[in-house]
Amino acid sequence: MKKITVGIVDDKSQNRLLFTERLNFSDQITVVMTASNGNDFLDQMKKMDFQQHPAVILMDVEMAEMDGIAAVQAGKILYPEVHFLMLTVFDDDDKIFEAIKAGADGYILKNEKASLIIDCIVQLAESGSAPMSPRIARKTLDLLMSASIPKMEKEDKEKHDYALSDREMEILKLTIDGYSYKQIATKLFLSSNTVKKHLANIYHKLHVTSKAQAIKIATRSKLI
Amino acid sequence: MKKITVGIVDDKSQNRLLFTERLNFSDQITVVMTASNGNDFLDQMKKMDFQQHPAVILMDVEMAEMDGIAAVQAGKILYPEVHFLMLTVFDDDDKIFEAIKAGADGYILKNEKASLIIDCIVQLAESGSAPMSPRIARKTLDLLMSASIPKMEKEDKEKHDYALSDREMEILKLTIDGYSYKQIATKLFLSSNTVKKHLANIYHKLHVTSKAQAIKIATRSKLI
DNA sequence: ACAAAAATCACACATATGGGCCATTTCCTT
DNA sequence: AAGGAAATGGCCCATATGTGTGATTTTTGT
Repeated sequence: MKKITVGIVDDKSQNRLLFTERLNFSDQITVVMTASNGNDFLDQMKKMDFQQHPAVILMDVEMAEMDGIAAVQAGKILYPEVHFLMLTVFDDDDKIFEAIKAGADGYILKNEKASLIIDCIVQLAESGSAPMSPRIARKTLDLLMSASIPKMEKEDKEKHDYALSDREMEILKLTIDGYSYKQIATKLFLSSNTVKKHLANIYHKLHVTSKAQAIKIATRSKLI
Repeated sequence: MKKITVGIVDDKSQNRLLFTERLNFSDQITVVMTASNGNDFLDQMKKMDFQQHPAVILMDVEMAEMDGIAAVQAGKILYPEVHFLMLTVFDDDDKIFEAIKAGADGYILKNEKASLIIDCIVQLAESGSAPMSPRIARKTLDLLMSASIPKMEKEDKEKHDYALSDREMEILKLTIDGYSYKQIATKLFLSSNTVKKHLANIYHKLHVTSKAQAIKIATRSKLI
């Protein structure tokens, strides 16, 4: 029985290793390619012949250079037979739909259990059906029938560990409350350089590049 | 029958005139003083003798120089017999409680009907009871018993006309979505200077000085 | 006790942002 | 037709912000 060939596109080498390891753990899957961004991915695909092409690409959404959305957009046109599974830390509404529009076949959260991710890949490779994280599925439904649903909170906030430390959380909150570096520094008896540093770290973790974006992500995914 | 003496503190001369006019319309009230900020107000009070002091001060919350909260804090200590009625465009939770803590006697929204504002002043001067805009009263209750109440939407969005134009609204929304000047400019086929200009106008109207603050106000008061 | 993770801060550089001032052009409204 | 918002946008300037690099100090986990 043939293994499912998979490609991983992520700008963090650590993530590439992590996923490669986790996926190779399954005997149904073999990782045959990794790329560090959209350009790198397209380059590699070009240099391969069709038989080598991975059946499924795990594509990180947030990347520098060429992000996942753009990469899928190009990739789907060039290689329509390849399945693209978007990976993201967040369930950002906009991104989800941009990705779907761009031709992504599925959309799952990075911090989903490895077994679930493997299931999605297998399912995608075999039946071509669109796998989705439950939370994402829910969101798309909500948005489609945009009829407000009471809520869902409760069991939903299991904590998605975006790995923000307590200190980072504290500073993020103050930022959301509209305070500047200096104001936060004064409030917490820190150097504004430190606040700046924490914010920089937070941005990396949240895959954003400005206060406004961080606020959006933080509130939208209610990790505030 | 003696008229109720009133002082108006607001940094916009237009507002001072508007309120003076609206209040003098009532034969129970006479505006005896206006100040353009907290400092100005305290200065004028100092130069007056107790008999002249207005019975009620309408204090704008958002002001440059010395804001309404600080002014009340000082004013209440120096002149405990004077009633302070906070006026604000927004029902910002934080501000409400800061004001209450600072010693404000009441808290109403600027865009309340003139007759209601007059009622509040009279009530405050005669019974000393704390007048509040219905929306604000509701908010304080919500916060105090912080037991979630289903909602209230529906009839609540009469539109608080913060006088943001359609264009400003559009740009504010994009800003909240995390876009920079340039990105918004590109998206709307404008010069980034124009976007900047609109944002500047928005900031003035919302009494804020940064994106983060604007986002806070806009979302908190759900005019998004 | 040792290694890893978190928190602290400095410095440098490029860009974004916020403010003020001013000018032109629509587009309404009276 | 005149007056007044709204929208557009240019310019200057000071400050805030975002990014990178590097370093020291706590904390924490084992």
